Amino acid sequence: MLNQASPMPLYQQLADRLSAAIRRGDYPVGERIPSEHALAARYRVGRPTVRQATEVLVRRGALSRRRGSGTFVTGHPRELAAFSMAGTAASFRDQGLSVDTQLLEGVGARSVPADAGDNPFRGEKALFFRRLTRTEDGPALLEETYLDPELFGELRQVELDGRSLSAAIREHYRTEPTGGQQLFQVATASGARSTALELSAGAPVLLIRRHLHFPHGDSAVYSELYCRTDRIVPCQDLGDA
Amino acid sequence: MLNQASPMPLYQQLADRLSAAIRRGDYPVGERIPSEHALAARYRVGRPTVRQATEVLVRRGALSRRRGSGTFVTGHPRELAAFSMAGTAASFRDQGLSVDTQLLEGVGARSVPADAGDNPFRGEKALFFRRLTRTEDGPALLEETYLDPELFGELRQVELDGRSLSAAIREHYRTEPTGGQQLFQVATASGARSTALELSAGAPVLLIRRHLHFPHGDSAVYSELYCRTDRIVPCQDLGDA
DNA sequence: TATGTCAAGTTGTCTTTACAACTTGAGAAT
DNA sequence: ATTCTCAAGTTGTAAAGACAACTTGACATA
Repeated sequence: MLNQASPMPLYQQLADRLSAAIRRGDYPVGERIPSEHALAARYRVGRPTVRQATEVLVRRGALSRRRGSGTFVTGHPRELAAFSMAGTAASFRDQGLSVDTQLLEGVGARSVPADAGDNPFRGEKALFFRRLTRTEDGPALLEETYLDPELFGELRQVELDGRSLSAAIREHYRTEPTGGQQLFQVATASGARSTALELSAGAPVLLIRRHLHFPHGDSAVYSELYCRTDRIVPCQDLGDA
Repeated sequence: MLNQASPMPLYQQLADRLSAAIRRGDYPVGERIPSEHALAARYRVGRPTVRQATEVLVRRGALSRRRGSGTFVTGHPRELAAFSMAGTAASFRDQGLSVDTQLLEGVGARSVPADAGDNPFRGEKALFFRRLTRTEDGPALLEETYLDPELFGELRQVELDGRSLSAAIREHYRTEPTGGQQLFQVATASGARSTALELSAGAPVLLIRRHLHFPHGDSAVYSELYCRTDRIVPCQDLGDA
């Protein structure tokens, strides 16, 4: 069943299999999946390998173990790793989640209305782009980002599709954010945004407003992230070392 | 070195040892810790047990593995993030309003249902209390917190009204959270909760699920924060410094 | 019927062993 | 002096086995 010769570890392959099976509904929500012993026998691997595989899904929130009883499908939406400053796409990949980010609107100039709430570029011009992230279940995250045109003007010609904004900035400008801030609130999706997220108008979404500060300009990057938390759950690790 | 007879797993004990050693500075930031083989020999345990222990710290962000090279102590603790989880009131940006926190239900024992989603105490008993934070406009934040009864049993008699939980724990137990995680989700307020927040049933709220890890127990504190983001907006500073 | 006991099944923990993939630095070769 | 090769050390993955702790349901008993 599993490819022993593949460079992808067996436990990863198995985790993918199980994840797919859960999505297909082979293992319904709330039900028990086969025991570790049974899975080990079926896929011809050791029990530790099975545990390593289910561990991935437990951490992701898809499975839940009950000692003495079994391992169950939780039906929780998958959780995303740290919304750190590293970049949205990067934190997806790290979790092994297959998500796909697509550029809806390339980097271009835009005049920001003067009444645009928290937007640090309100009443001015800014660079703007829009990205959409999908899970297997459908669109999950709409990202609208504003950039300081004086600092990041050259990004206009940069490929952003499938790569992190932070990475692009780091490579082109050799600078990194010095800090930032995130605000979380419940908002209602407007017309264009609800369409992109396949939501009915007026449905609540999680709105994350993110300010990033750079050495040469506070709030040089501002993003609004509209998130369907039934598909993707933003997750933050709280520090200490 | 480790207590084989203890009910606490060896890998947890070892993780605590390593964590303490890092905090003490025995293993300086950026430096390598002893190899897994060396640790296994020193503590008289198998290498998988060592890996299980370091795995805890890697996930917590305290350690970082480099294949072929070693396991290293990562960057210094992010004090800011640590403090943003210290007190609820402190971590919310003051929008020019005075806030007031009131204890709705004092610390008491409670059986957590087995199907209580992400709650680490599901199917067990936990200490529980409930607080409500108000702005001038009305209730804004409902906080339901579960505590490990074995670790924090004495908090039953402690004054929590108007003071931070973290402060109470720090003073009584001389321990601090080693890390944690926050998940942000849009949820709908149920009966009792919508009443407390003066919302109509089914109105969307921001649900923050917060796990706090302590040296002697992961997820020893778990909170669900139901937030009216029209009155108060949770805010987090993004580290670096 | 109601209750208690027990056996079977399940996950939790741990050991020992083995090999693969990668990094680093020492030393040889140029 | 510079470059290359390689051995040693490190983490990554995996196996098979063992026992402990816990849950559940069947069964015997009252």
